[in-house]
Amino acid sequence: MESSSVDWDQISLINEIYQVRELVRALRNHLNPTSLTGDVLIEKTLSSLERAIAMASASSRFGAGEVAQQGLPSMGMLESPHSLSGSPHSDDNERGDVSKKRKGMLKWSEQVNVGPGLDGPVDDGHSWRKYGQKDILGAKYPRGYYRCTYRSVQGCSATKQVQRSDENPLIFDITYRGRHTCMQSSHNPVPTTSQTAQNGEEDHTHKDQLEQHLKPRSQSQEILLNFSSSSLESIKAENFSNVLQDHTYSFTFPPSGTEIHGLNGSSTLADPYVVATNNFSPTFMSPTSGSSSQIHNNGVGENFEIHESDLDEIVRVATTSASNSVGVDRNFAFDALEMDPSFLFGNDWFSKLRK
DNA sequence: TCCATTTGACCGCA
DNA sequence: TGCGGTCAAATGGA
Repeated sequence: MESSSVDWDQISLINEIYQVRELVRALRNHLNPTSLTGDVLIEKTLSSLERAIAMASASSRFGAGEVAQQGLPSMGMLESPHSLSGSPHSDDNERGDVSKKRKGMLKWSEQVNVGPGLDGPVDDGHSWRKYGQKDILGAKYPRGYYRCTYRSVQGCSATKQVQRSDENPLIFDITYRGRHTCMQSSHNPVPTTSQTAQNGEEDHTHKDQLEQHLKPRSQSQEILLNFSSSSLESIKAENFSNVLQDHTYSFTFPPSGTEIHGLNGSSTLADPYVVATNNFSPTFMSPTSGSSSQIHNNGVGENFEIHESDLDEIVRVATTSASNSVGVDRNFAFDALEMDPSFLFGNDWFSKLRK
């Protein structure tokens, strides 16, 4: 039982690495061919990835090639629940089915430790609209319910619940449900309500928003700052198979011009949705071994650390190469990797790249 | 006027 | 039947 979960983790892990490798290769194609520095860096990145694949494969009963061939299940299953069901407001008719759907929904939680100077949970790069708040039995603080701002427009079914921890008010338990099917205006996301304080925490809402707008730093900086302040972050996919099946490959990197810094410690990309569903780096810390226990920094194995350092290097190298290389627009960063949601890693184009 | 938040009410599940 | 999740009217700010 458990071992099969582990296997899935390993398969997933290896696939992650494969995909990062392919991304790097794709990135190389975008680089100016005359950029020797960039090329060297890319090669270095690729060799790191090869090592990572080898290491991961060694610890898995699946061979690397085996895993690569298996690929992730349902990579192409990019179905928006709403796009299939019609009008966004069809929820109203489906209300009776909501809970049924919810059961099978991708769900994961995350603990975010905000710094003392921050009043609310971090901005995760998505726009959320608060639609409810509820006092939870036994909880000191009320739980806030948020849904994607674009739900009504694009039928995005993503929701999240924000619950301030009883023990440590600086820690927010954020539970995400569903996936973003919206073409998130991540290019210019607005400060979200997720940054607002919970009730009983004075009215920081507008003060925070005001501060957000006044602060000179970009949102991406905000994201990085906030996440670097996270001492506890965990991803818990309660239904791992769903996580795999729900993999969506709409790359939603931080806004244009974003500089992705080295992932330090438990830092992840800003978007927890990206974390849990996009087959990019953060999934390295994704669902563990089928148990619902949370992954803490000190709870990961050596393999993870190895990969993490590799990943760190990858991101660092990728970003520096993108920003330093002659002929590469600094704004390229990872924005250029923003892909069409219909992009499939398993498609022909991608398989060709792999060769 | 538009949009986001608040909050009481409603609904379904366990 | 209680609780969690969602709805929708009311409210307030820009």
